[in-house]
Amino acid sequence: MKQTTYSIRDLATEFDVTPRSIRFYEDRGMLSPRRAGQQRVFDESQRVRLKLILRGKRLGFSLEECQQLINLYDPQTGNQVQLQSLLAKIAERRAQLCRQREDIDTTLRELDQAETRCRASLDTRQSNTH
Amino acid sequence: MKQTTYSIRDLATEFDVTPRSIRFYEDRGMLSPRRAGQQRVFDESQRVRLKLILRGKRLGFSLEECQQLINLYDPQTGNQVQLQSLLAKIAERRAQLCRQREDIDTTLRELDQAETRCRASLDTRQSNTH
DNA sequence: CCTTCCCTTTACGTAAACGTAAGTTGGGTT
DNA sequence: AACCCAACTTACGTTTACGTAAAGGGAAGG
Repeated sequence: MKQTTYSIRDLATEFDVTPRSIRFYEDRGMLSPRRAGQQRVFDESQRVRLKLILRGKRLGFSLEECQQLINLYDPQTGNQVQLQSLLAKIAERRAQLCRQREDIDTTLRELDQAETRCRASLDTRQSNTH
Repeated sequence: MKQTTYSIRDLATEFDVTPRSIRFYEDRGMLSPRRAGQQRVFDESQRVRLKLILRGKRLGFSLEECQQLINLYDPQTGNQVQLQSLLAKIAERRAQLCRQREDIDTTLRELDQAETRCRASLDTRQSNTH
């Protein structure tokens, strides 16, 4: 079994973030790498967590919300009430994400129109200056 | 022609933001409502601008980026170079938005899986406790 | 052994996006 | 006229998400 591990620099480079950010996420309890002496050692699961954090960030979630999103993925064996509220949170997130998709689609359409106008303007200039 | 106008409270209520935020956007030059004495008076175009700002925010853009996005929509009659760079910016935004869409789709799929596991856990409990 | 790196911790600094309090103004009501 | 309410300005406070400087540890190379 090959135990792939990563240094803080490895992950920082791979995901294009600063080591400072990664340490900050650890401070917040969002990551918990092993240690080799003082040095942080990240395994694959920690790498995935970081990946999820950054994906959440790209979607405009705060770190707090990213945390919640990630928590949805490992079903901490809670009681029924917790599972029910978990389902509710999932539904909520889903609604939020669907809304974002619509926002994106709307924006993409508007960008299309903007590009069309832009190209039209370029064409006009070309035929005028010639 | 009916000239619909809005007070700051109207817009704040409609979009569920505070008047403070709206004033802040004006301070940043993102909105420029008319004035009736001291009072701000927003017309439809200003309302749309606010809408665009908030949509940008939902997508995780900074106000700076929201500004840029909105600027893409009114083609300031610039020269060819400006239009070219505008097209480049549009392409860039489009790429970013497409990436976000993929992020969302991925996250939605993972939420599906989380929900499935969650329901399975609930089912197990039900048949066990009975 | 000395220098060079990269890692580490600690701690103060900062930009963005408002929140909030304090005091003012102006229009409508009783 | 007195009062209320909402909007206004000014200005300082706050939270989030890091940036950055300072000071030190350890291993690798010359």
